[in-house]
Amino acid sequence: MSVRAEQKLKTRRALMDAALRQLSAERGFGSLSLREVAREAGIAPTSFYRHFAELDELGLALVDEGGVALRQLMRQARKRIARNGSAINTSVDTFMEYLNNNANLFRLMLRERTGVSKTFRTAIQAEIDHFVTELADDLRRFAEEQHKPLSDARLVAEAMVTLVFNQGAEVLDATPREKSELQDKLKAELRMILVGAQALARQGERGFRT
Amino acid sequence: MSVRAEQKLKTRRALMDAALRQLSAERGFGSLSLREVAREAGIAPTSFYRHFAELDELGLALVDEGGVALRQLMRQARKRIARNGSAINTSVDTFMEYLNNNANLFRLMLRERTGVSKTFRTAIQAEIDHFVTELADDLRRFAEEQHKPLSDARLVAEAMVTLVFNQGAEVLDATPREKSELQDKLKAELRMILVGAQALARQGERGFRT
DNA sequence: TGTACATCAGTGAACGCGCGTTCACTGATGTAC
DNA sequence: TGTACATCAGTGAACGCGCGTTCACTGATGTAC
Repeated sequence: MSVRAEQKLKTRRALMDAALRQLSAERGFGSLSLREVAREAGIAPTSFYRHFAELDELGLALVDEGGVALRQLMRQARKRIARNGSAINTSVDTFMEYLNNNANLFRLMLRERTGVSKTFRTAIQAEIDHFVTELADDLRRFAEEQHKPLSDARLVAEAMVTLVFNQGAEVLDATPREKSELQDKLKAELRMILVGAQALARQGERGFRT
Repeated sequence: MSVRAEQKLKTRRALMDAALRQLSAERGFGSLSLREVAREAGIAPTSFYRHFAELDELGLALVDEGGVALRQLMRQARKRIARNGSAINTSVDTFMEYLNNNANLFRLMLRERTGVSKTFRTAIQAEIDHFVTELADDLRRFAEEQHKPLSDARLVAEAMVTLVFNQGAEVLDATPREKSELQDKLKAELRMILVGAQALARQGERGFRT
């Protein structure tokens, strides 16, 4: 790659990192300004336009990175579950690890998921849907392996992801002590859903409810 | 009350209604401006300060109203459950009814719950905590009445409220068709949690898990 | 009831500020020959 | 390899805009006597 192209990529990265650095509990993406991000990245405001047509475009590039992180997280969790078993514990632990290592990236995803910009909501929803689909597949596979059938794996996956993401948002700004409490709470909640879905599947079999 | 005081209350109401009117899927509270709200309410920007020290103060007044709506909702749901039974169905239906009748008020609560302002998050969290506590009480009472013990009613209540509020956020901008799908999905998810918590309580009794 | 004064919700002009965006530019890097 | 030209990432000045907030004011309503 040419020197010029390399330098351009570097500046682009600097812009994205500058934006991430400014995201925190108190600052959402919506409150960032183009001038501020450029300043933080060490370039003139006008240079921003050499890289993105507007601030939202930078935001969507970050959402893409968030999607990549989610997929990595899932691969990592699967690998560990294959080794350790204990699907719920391992998954939650892995999730928390990712959360802490990519705090501001997840903050963006978790917050803008219900945020103000349609573009963002749609982009993030797409990443999450993909995640839910994969989780549902895994749940079906586990159910089969363990001979514990599950009623409506997709629904179970959606409920689980909703809980995980909501607790995730809380974990981001919690003290270590609170973090481990939230982690235990989350595991207990996921277990309830799983056990409930198994119980409903058994009832369904016996014809109590359809 | 004096004429002057009455007029003042009216203007205050006009300001709050003006703010509510501007909230929508595309506009969060954070993107409102004092001047805009005053304009919409039909007063000069400077007059705003006769009623609130800053825009956030108006927002918190709206959150208070949201809290009142939540408590009304809960009373209404209890009354209907006493008449109809079917706690989950009735509760979800009642929630949806409130959601549709107070769309922008709930939008504020649902969005700012995870939003950018600490003050808002705290205020809304307090309302939701109160809601969770009441729900947990109800769950314990039902469990007793029906002789179906429940493991950790508070946790169950939290998980339920998380799911209800998240789906609620989606319902706000859904078509009628999507609304009724979301409603069914939500009921199924709540049932999973309830059944799961009952199953876990039985396992606990028998000493399989503690 | 009438009068003189106090209160205070609402006003319009004015301020300084940071914003997004445009524009013509510069000078290092890249390319064609 | 050397030369002449093209590309293009980054720049600084300038713009108009809506914002929040201040200030001294007005005039209707309230109050004391």
